[in-house]
Amino acid sequence: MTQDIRTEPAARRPGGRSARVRGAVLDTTLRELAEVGYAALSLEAIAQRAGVNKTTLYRRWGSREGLVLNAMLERGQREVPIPDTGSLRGDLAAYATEIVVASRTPVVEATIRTVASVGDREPRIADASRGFWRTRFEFAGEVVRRAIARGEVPPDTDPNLVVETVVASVYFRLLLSGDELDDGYVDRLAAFVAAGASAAGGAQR
Amino acid sequence: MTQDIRTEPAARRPGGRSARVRGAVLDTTLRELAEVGYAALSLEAIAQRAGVNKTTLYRRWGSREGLVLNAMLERGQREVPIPDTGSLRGDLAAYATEIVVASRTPVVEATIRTVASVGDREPRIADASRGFWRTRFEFAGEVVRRAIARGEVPPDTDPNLVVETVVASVYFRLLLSGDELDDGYVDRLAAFVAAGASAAGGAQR
DNA sequence: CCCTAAAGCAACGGCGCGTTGCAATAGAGT
DNA sequence: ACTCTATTGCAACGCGCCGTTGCTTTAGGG
Repeated sequence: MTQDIRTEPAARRPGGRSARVRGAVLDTTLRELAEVGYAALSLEAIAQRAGVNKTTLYRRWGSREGLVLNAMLERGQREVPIPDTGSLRGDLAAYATEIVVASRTPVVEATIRTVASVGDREPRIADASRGFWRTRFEFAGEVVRRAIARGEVPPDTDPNLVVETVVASVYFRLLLSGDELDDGYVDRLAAFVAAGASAAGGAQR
Repeated sequence: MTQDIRTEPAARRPGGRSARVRGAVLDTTLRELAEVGYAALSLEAIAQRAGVNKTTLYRRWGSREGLVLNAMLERGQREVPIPDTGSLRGDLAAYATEIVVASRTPVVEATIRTVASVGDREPRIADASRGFWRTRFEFAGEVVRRAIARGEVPPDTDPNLVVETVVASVYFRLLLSGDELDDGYVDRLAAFVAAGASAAGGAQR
């Protein structure tokens, strides 16, 4: 979401009705996505619920994918705070918990599932997701850099790998295995990954 | 896929036409799923390509979800061989590579994406996926048990956690971040997780 | 060689798709 | 206040797929 993915004509009349329509449509799109899922998403239903004509959707966003992408970009800027508990293990556990909580929000969950389902055939959506995770990992890498500064893990530790491993495990359970995402698991996961970082630095070659 | 998820009337005439129809439909379903994705899946198209009447699909499988589920169950029995390289790190790298290769098969990738996209609103599909991963992890845990036997990792190491962490990372890149899944990454991942197991045993408490 | 389970066939109303031509409206610039 | 034009609304279109129904045909198990 850092790079400028132009998917919508620049607003020449940014104020007033256009902006209202835009906001209503994007909000409604995410709500519908959360309620019925991407496979059953109906542009007619979105238009109706948003109090907008169907024609407007096609004229402004071109296609279902364009609309969904813009809705996700608009409302997907959620920043997740970087914890600072004093230990890598604690930070990873706290961060994982934040991810779990966020991923249980219907809109967030629907967004993730949509990306997973169309990531191979909608390059613009895949690109947006890639950018999103890239920046998110850059921020979250802070917990590893602090651990390095504390001497808790080797200086050649790869922050990305550490954070990615934690995040990946959470989403695997959410999307595929369906196993529980309780505090017990989060703690064990954080301990395990933190131990790996201490031992290997995540940059073994 | 171990437990008996009955989603289809028991075949009273298992030989001959019924079996042929069944096979053709399930094959075609997965092919279509791979080509157009779950969101655009058309039962009419499946029937036509399979040389079967549309009515048959609804009478036998009831709904789109039932059909997709059975297709996945039927053809999803893929066994992944458990590597034995002599070291946990080597085994995990080999296993991860197998997963990467398998996940690039169009049918397998389509299946995974389908599960991820409807896992929250199709309990039968979610259950099947859960069972699939449970048994797969049980088998793959062998690499960890051997590492324990070799004294490479602590005896209280949790085999599931170790294997799951590796698998999860692969699927995260495939489904969400889109980052590369080359040998370099697989090696770093395997080294990192193996180091975590050596240090923590994955069962910290 | 039967006879019945299973598959084929034809048609149904309904709905969402994506597009089109034209009318209404609202907001930005003067 | 007044344009004037970008934007939205509106109505209607053909199309394809949905999921179902009643009936006929067929094939394979006994």
